[in-house]
Amino acid sequence: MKKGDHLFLVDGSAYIFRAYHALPPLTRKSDGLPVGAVSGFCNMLWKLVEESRDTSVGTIPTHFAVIFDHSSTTFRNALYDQYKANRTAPPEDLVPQFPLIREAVRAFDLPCIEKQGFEADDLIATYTRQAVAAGGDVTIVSSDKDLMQLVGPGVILYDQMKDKRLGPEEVKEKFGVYPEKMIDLQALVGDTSDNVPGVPGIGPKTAAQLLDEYGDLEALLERAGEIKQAKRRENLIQFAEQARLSKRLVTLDCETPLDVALDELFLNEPDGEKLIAFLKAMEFTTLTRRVAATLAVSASEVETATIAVDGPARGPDLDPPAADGAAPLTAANGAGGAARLALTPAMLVEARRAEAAAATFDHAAYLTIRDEAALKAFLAEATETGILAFDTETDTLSAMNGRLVGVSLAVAPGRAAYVPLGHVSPNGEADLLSDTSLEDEIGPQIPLETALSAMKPVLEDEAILKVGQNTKYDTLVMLRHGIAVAPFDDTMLISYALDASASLAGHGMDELSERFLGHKPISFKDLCGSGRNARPIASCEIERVTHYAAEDADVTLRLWRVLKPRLAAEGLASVYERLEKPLVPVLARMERRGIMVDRQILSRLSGRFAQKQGALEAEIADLAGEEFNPGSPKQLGEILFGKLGLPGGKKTKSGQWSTDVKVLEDLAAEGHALPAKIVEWRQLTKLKGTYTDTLPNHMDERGRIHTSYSMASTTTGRLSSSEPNLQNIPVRTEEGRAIRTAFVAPEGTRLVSADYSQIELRILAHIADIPQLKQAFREGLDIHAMTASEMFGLPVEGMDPMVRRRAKAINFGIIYGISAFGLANQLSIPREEAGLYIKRYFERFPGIRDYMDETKAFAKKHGYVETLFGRRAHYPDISASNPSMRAFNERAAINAPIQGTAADIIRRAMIRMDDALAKAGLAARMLLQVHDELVFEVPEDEVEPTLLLVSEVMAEAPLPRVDLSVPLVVDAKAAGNWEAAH
DNA sequence: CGCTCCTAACC
DNA sequence: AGGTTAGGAGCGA
Repeated sequence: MKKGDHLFLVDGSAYIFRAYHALPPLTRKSDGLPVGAVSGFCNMLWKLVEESRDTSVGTIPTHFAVIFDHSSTTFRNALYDQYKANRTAPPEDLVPQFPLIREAVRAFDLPCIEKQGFEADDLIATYTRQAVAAGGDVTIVSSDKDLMQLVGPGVILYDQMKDKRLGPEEVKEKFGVYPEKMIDLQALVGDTSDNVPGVPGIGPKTAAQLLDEYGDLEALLERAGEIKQAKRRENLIQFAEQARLSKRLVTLDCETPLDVALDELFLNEPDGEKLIAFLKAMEFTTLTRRVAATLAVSASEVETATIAVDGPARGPDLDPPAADGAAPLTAANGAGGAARLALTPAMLVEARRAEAAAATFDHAAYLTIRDEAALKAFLAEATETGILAFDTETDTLSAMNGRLVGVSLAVAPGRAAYVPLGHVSPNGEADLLSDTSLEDEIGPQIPLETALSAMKPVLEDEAILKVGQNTKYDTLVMLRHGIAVAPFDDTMLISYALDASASLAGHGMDELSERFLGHKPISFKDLCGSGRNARPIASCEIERVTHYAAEDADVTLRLWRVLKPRLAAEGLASVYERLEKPLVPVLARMERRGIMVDRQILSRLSGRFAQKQGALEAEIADLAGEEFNPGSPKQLGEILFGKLGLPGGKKTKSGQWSTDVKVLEDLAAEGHALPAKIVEWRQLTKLKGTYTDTLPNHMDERGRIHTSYSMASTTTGRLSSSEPNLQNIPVRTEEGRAIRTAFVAPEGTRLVSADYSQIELRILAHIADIPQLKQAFREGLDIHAMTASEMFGLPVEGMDPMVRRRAKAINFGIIYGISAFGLANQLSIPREEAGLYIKRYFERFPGIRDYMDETKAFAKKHGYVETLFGRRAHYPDISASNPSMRAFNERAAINAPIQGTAADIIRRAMIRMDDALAKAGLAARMLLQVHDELVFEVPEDEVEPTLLLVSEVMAEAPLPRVDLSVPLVVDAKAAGNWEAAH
């Protein structure tokens, strides 16, 4: 080893576990030997070898070794008997793969290094030190933080999976300290997976900050008494020895005696024949092909190696299939007969409930459809039954980007099928296979276009009802493939219309199935894993996907049979038919369009925010007299109320100091400088972190952002928006509003924003029938000023803004089901004073109190409340014996009809909008909904008529079902960006 | 990595 | 104080 040489050290043990978890667990050789981890390991190693042969990258290794852990007991156990004591044994099917993996390394002609009593990390440390001493460079292939302490001049860590190289700066960025201090940081933080204790209550952030301040661990422990935060100081004193022990545990030994000298790690040109012989023996066909191509060896001429394995290899688990003789349920058995006897909606509901209770599921009966003829035959059954449950499987969870992997169909209970369309090799290398070999591997699939043309006439057939669960998702996917699914029913929305409050547990299919069918379907997690072990559905075994996906269609169809009749029986058919179902295609179109965002504006704002943030951090540290993380409420609370001893400390539920805006602003109002700076810092951090930094990640190639609306996640009928949430884009502060300027109209168009003015107060005035409020709205007065005038007997002319502000807070409080506690908190006044305001309000507007009492009584009697359009919100806990729980439910029940009626009104407007625009010959496109606001993209030359039409549709949305006794006023404006249009 | 807590953005 | 979604800190497996 000499200057200019480059040593690659592969952390083999970590590699094994990554390979094992990255791949499907069931990969086996034809003789039943589990080889998933071997396969993953070889793929990763080959990729690394290939990369390191690529001269364009510039780090060509001259030396190379793969290092493994050898035994579980090391010198560290002598220091601390609990070291790695909580490690669990490796998975059963991984154990026989260890010797094979060592064999693989030898097949690659690479040194395979391990040593009794030492961890791989220590060997890596020793080779690294020697290589650096000899003037060479080192790349450690690992992402283990335990190895970061080795990073330094000439030494980097390479995370192959993420293709990231970590030098000192990257370590600093990741952990807040340079590599030299990593050991001290680890000693403080500890490591639960290795059972290194560290110091309680100290996480990476705090540790980095302490080390920054005190220099190193020893200095910190010696001066621990100076630390201001009591708990932290005590912990550092009490656990000082534990920290020192932890340090010894995490410090790598770079003096390990080596059996193989550094110079012996010299890298040879791989022996193609040896490697291919091994790969063929393991039946890694794809990798064999790739290696053969790269090394210019003819794979067919190489003989398969005989692999001697020094360990027991488990045979395949071939349990005989269960033969319980359960017949698949069909529409004919039981259900049909019962339905024919149902003379009333209630009887039908009961019959279907009984049918569901008796349902059994037979996964083996589900079909996998792999050719066009079978697909057409199955679809023909739908023509007979008139109903088709369908569900799409895609490779990401977003309907906008997901690629179609398969479609499942059901035509009657138990009669379901899965149509694979975009499956790939379970080994994840399908892109390198030709179509024919993919077919050899996973079986035939109908070409996507063929399947789509076969399904299109059925999915669009007016005589066949398509049933889905969250159909917005599936219709959006199909819309992207040129199919407009109609007519349809949606079991999620039926469930939501029946009882929206279940949205807490969710209207997801799995929950509905358990609730209404008493059946727990195969979960997506069961099929594809989760977290680190998650893999795309497209590379799951097709037979298993059939069980999962066909079951989904089957469950959906059965749920529909149970739930649909309940709509009529419970008087909720019109809510579902008029407020839920028609909104589905409207939202699908809005999501698909997306809104244009100017990346440059966001990036400029990010820069500006970062600058201000930096300056504020300096001031904050200065005012606090120490460095701390202003983003940690825990640390902040200790500084404000502990160290500085400021008054007005409130505690949160869990006993921590509360530091929310309210608290900080109250402190700032008393002239304290630090809280004011924190408020400012928090605001900037929020704007930057949640908006200007993040929104660009959601932009598509055309510069548009597509949110996803949820129709079933609120208890009141409102929509919600996520990924990203475009219903909480800042508007309150000037800096926040700047973010809205990034939402723009493309060339030749304008954005129109139209919002309802005071819609909830208007609804309250109508429902509670308050003469003064209704009169004020009819006359177009300032409603809050009028309220203040009414309450305090003051003229509206020349009113003190503070008085109006109070009245406004009360008006909002009323909508929220007011409490003296809440109003006092909102206005920062004593609770007694707030109570007096409320009393006065009720004296002047007695109808409000009546409305509240009647609503509570109704909710207690029925368990739910209703909007003006018949939507129900359920409050089963409204009679709870716990007073605060009861009061909470009462307030929610008072609010729900108001908020829910507003939600219904804008839904009606949205449902009518596209038709109204089309009829008027206007090209405007609805893009966003923000509860009481709609945003459109409008051709420049159609702005005027569009403003008029949009306002009219919105204002008349309650008609003809409800004729409000107050006018609905809509403010609409056009501009080049959302900020200016709002 | 997943969960809870706290905070903050919106209507 | 009614209805949401999202991000960071801290903790524990």
